Amino acid sequence: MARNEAGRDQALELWVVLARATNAVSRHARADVARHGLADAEFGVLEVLFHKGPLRVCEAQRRILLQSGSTAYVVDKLVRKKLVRRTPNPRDKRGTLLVLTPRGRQLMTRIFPGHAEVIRRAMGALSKRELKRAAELVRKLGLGAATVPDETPT
Amino acid sequence: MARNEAGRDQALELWVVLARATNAVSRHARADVARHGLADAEFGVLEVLFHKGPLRVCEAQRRILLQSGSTAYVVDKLVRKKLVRRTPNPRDKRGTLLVLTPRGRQLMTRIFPGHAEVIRRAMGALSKRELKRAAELVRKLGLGAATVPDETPT
DNA sequence: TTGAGATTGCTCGAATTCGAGATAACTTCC
DNA sequence: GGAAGTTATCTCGAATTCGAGCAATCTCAA
Repeated sequence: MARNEAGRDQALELWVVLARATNAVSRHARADVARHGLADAEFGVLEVLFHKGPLRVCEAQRRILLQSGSTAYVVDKLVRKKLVRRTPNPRDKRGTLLVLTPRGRQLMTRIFPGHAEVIRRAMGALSKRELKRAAELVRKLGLGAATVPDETPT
Repeated sequence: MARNEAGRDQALELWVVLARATNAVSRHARADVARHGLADAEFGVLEVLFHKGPLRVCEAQRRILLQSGSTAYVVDKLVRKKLVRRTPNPRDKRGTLLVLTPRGRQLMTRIFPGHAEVIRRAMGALSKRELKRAAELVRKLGLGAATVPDETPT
């Protein structure tokens, strides 16, 4: 509660640089996937399917950090582009499965390595050791923030 | 170029946790300012004016990480709410100055401390020392990413 | 078995953001 | 002085995202 007069608030400080860094990196990512006619969120869905195999919509949703309405919109676009298919889930009739089409898999096989390289380059300011340490700290931060309950309204 | 087969790619790993953490914290921030009828970006503009005094639109824009069109939209809303005024800049007739109205200042005086507390709580998983270290690393990352040139298209 | 509550994924309207100009004003350099 | 380039801001249409609400399905305890 007591604010240190001198020196800025550590938490607020981190919040600012965090937002800035995420924004800066995301510009590179976005520009790269845009070269292949994909939006950020579209690439996100393709990537998770590419690496994890078929998933329910809600699982993909968790990874692209969008609300359900937006996710449906993104999946629709991928389906229209014939990169992804919706298939019924035998175990749970609610949970439609998303599956990469051969075309979608081909696309990812072709563009993912370059994309990874773009991210690596965007992160080039940090050494391997620093990347590791940063990931540890930021993961801890994120898990904590996801856990903290909403504050009681005034 | 040669990737380590075992072990995940450090840069991609950090990119994922970074996006997640930013999203998690931003949910808290958003929920808090929403309680006062403000959107994220609106609060961002008010905050920078609150702390830095009158600024040109482009300077505020840099801090809220939006494009110019979106910034104009946000400023318009604040003007309509009578929290901010646009005033001519004597030194540069292009660069309109944004100024907090008394009402805007009152609002920020009232809600900023609570907002800062929300952010602090969202970041509560990290110790003071960790916050500091994380901020150092993430700042370095962000500055680097902002500097890296766009890659040459294939 | 059944029914209350949770989960999943969708639709739909509104809000937000982008991105490409257009315009005006400033700067630089000849 | 002025042409050419840069910067600041806004407008406008399109794309994206949100968020609330709904229907179908599943879970679990009584």
